[in-house]
Parts: sequence; structure tokens; C-alpha cells
Amino acid sequence: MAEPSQYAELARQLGAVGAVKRDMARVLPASCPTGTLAVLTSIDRYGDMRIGRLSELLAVDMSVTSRHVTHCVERGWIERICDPTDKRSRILRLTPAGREVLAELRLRMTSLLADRLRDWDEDDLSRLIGLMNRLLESFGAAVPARPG
Amino acid sequence: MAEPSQYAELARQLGAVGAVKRDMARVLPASCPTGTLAVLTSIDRYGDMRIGRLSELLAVDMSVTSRHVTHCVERGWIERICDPTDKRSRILRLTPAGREVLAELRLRMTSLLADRLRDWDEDDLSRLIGLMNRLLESFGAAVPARPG
DNA sequence: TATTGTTATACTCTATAACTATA
DNA sequence: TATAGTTATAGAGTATAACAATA
Repeated sequence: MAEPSQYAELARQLGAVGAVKRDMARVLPASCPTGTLAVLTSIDRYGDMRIGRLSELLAVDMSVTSRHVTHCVERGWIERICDPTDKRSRILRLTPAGREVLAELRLRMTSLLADRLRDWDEDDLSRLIGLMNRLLESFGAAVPARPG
Repeated sequence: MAEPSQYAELARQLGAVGAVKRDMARVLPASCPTGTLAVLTSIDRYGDMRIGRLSELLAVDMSVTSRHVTHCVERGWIERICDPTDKRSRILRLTPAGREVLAELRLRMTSLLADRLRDWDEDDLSRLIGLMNRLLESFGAAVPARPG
């Protein structure tokens, strides 16, 4: 059983995470805000999928995902392929251009994180990632392992 | 030295933290959104202070803090006291009404967290909090120890 | 001149609800 | 009827820049 004082501390930290996210967002170009990057990253990682599934992965409403995807489609980074099994939905797929921008954005992000986390060793970071994942699970916001 | 694949994982997790924060925000009344709660919590925790210092604690721009504080002042939760040492600024202080709402909101938040984190033990949560704090420090978003 | 705050403006992210098309 | 997705609308949070008052 955890303690109330720990809850307060955790709540405060989660709020401060916003500053971290904004720091990371600063390396992104205006054409690709965080929501867009999240979409590209998820499709690359988990493979082609429908909007509904992508929404679950991102833990946001389908309407939100739909807008982000539209943003990507308009820039030629994602294509919507007709789903032969269900004409109501279409499968989202990364285009070569999409993979290109993603690679570029990853370089920038990795570079930023390598700087900010320069005095972290692999084990500590693993521990943090493990605990974070458990936290997300506790809130039902966890993301399934690799393929899914 | 940490690894790039860990960076990607961490970046993804930080994005998912949004869902956790939204889950917590849902227990708050419309009159007290997250930004407002953060203001009340910080002043209660760190004591009376100026807008500038509060902005640092919250890791957001002073213009943002100013609006949140105004929101609180309009509801009688915070009072702005003239700073005798500098007429440009005023000291922010929690009113009795402010302490009351804060106590109520804490009850709700603690109740939510006790439920979500019901299968966490104190040690694991301490480890997470410790690592999170280190992460925030690495991004220059850490919050100083108690008083400050 | 520099600093503390405030306000106006704009942008991103999000959810809810209404709507279309298909199951 | 129920479900997949889109779009319109609204609300929260944030930053930048221009401005006022004081140091």
C-alpha cells in the first residue's frame, strides 16, 4: 500500500512532465507537431492499422486521431487504403515520404534526448521505463508490447 | 550511456502520460481545472510567493501563471498582497477559502490515485518518484525540495 | 535600461455531439 | 440498430509579443 504523500508528489511530477514534453516539441518543425509525430511513430512501430486501433494506442478520442491523420495525409506521409473487409474503414499506411520525415524527426529527437540524458546509464533508464510502463498500465493507458 | 531505442520508448511513454493526466483531471470540478489546482498546490506547499517564482515552480511562462492566478483571485482562493520591497510585484497568499477547496480537491485526487495505484507498494512508488525527479532534473524542470 | 506583471493574440491538443456510410 | 469515421464546436493549456509600472 502506498502513501497519500506519495500521491501528491507523483501528481506534481506528472504536471511537470509537461515542461519536458514542451522541450522535446521544440525540436519539431511547425509542419509536424507532437500529435502528428505520435501518429507516424505508432504506425511505423505497430504496422498498418485502422483509425480506431490507432486511437487506442494513442489513448485519445477517435475524432482527435482522425484530425492528426488527415494532417499527415495532406502532407503525403500517410495513405488511406480501402479495407476490403469493411467498407466503413480504411487502413492507414506510412508512405516512403512518411518514413523519410519520421527518420529525420527521430534524429532530432534522439539528439535532444542524448543531450538531456547524457548522465543516465542504461540500467537506470530501463528501471524508469519499466516503472513508467507499470504506471501507465495502472491507469489503463499502457501500450501493448511491440506488434500487438 | 543510454540507448536510442530507450529514448524512443521514453518519448512514447511521456506522450501517454497525457491520458493519465486527463484521468486525474476528470475528478476536478469545472471551476478548478488542472492549472488552477497546480497553482493552489504550489503555494500551499512552498508558501507565499510572487508570480515569477511560481512560474518557475510550475515550469510555465509567467503570462500563463498570471492567468491561472487571476482565475483563483476571482474565486477568492488567492489574495494578492502588496510587496513592500518591490512595488511592481505582489505576494500571492492562499485564503481560508483557498485552503478549503484545496483540501476537498486533495481528497478527490487521493481517492482516485488510491484506486488506480491500489496494487503498488510504497517502495516501488518511491523508486518511480525518485527516477521521475531525476528525469525532471535532467530537463531542468525539477522542482526544488520542500520550502525553497 | 532592465525587470515584474498583465493582456491580446494565436496555436495545439483534447472531448462531445451531430452526421454519413456501412455492417 | 450498431459501428467506423469525419467534422463542427468548444474548452484547457501554452507561448510570444506588446504594454504598463517600477527598479
